[in-house]
Amino acid sequence: MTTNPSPLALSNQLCFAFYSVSHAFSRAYRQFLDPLGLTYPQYVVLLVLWEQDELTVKEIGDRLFLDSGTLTPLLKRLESAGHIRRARDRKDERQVRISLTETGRALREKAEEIPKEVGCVLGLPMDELRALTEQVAKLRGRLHDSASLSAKS
Amino acid sequence: MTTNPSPLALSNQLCFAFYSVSHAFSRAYRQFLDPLGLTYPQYVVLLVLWEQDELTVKEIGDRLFLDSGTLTPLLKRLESAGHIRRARDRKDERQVRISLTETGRALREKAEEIPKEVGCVLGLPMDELRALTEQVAKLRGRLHDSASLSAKS
DNA sequence: TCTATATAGATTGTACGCAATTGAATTGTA
DNA sequence: TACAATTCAATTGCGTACAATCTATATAGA
Repeated sequence: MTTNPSPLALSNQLCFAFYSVSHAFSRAYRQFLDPLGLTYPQYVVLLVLWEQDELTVKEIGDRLFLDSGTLTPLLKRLESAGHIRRARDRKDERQVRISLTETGRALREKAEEIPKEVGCVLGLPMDELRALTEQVAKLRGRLHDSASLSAKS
Repeated sequence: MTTNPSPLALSNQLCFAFYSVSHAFSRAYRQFLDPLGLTYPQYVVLLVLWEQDELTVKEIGDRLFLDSGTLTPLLKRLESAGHIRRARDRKDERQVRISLTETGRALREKAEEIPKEVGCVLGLPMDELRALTEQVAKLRGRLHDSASLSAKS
């Protein structure tokens, strides 16, 4: 599609570029995550928990833009793999608080090498990487804003 | 994650940015695709067929970086919705050739407005959009190359 | 020609994503 | 205090993604 000469609208091109690069990234991470028995979404959840433990499902969802329909089964898999624990919050029984197990915390060291390995493939200088990340995050923000606007009507 | 002050590796940041923006795009398109009864991947397949009809499943997969495991059921849904036909190629019975129906071709007009509507939300000048698209496509290329390298070993 | 290999697509099984709904717990308000 | 509205997580149902496997067909070499 990207090499197609016909006048396809640019936003289509950009959307497809993100759609396909995100799958390509997921495949690139897979070769490193498979040995750890993790999928990319599971890895991202662990990244969040390694930064801050004892988050609720909602708090994880807010950081990752995912809802309980996605997270509940994913977290159950991380739990049965022994990486996390799920427990109702005593103060507010509606919430489920997620905590890392020893195993889950230990996994961090093995996972630490992954972004470096993937980074090599990209072949972009640090500052370009940073600029690109910011630009993409800004776009995501605009899309979210417009979505919440149209949801209000 | 993007606002986290800790030294998370940049490639993780970039990967997550793509992961989340691609979902955000998919949601943005959904509000326009829902009335047409299409999902985003189905829409992309139709985009390809509107450019060039009578492609095989493999040719569609090459353009979209998808395999038959994804495409076969998706194409069956497009077929039962009346947008396409699937038929074995006479010359090579292994191949299945996909052709648009009248309905499928007619859908193009309705779909033509979508990228414009989404484009408004992005708020980026044309040339920046184009540059960003190219940069992302280049990254995807590198990821694919490294994937095929590591698959050879 | 006969057979080994390669290729195209379908199938199976697992894991997301997400809309819509449900049920339980909490909060706001009269 | 009652009770309606809200919030949180779980569940259900559908549609991707994709690895692994299978079947049918085509092609290349001996």
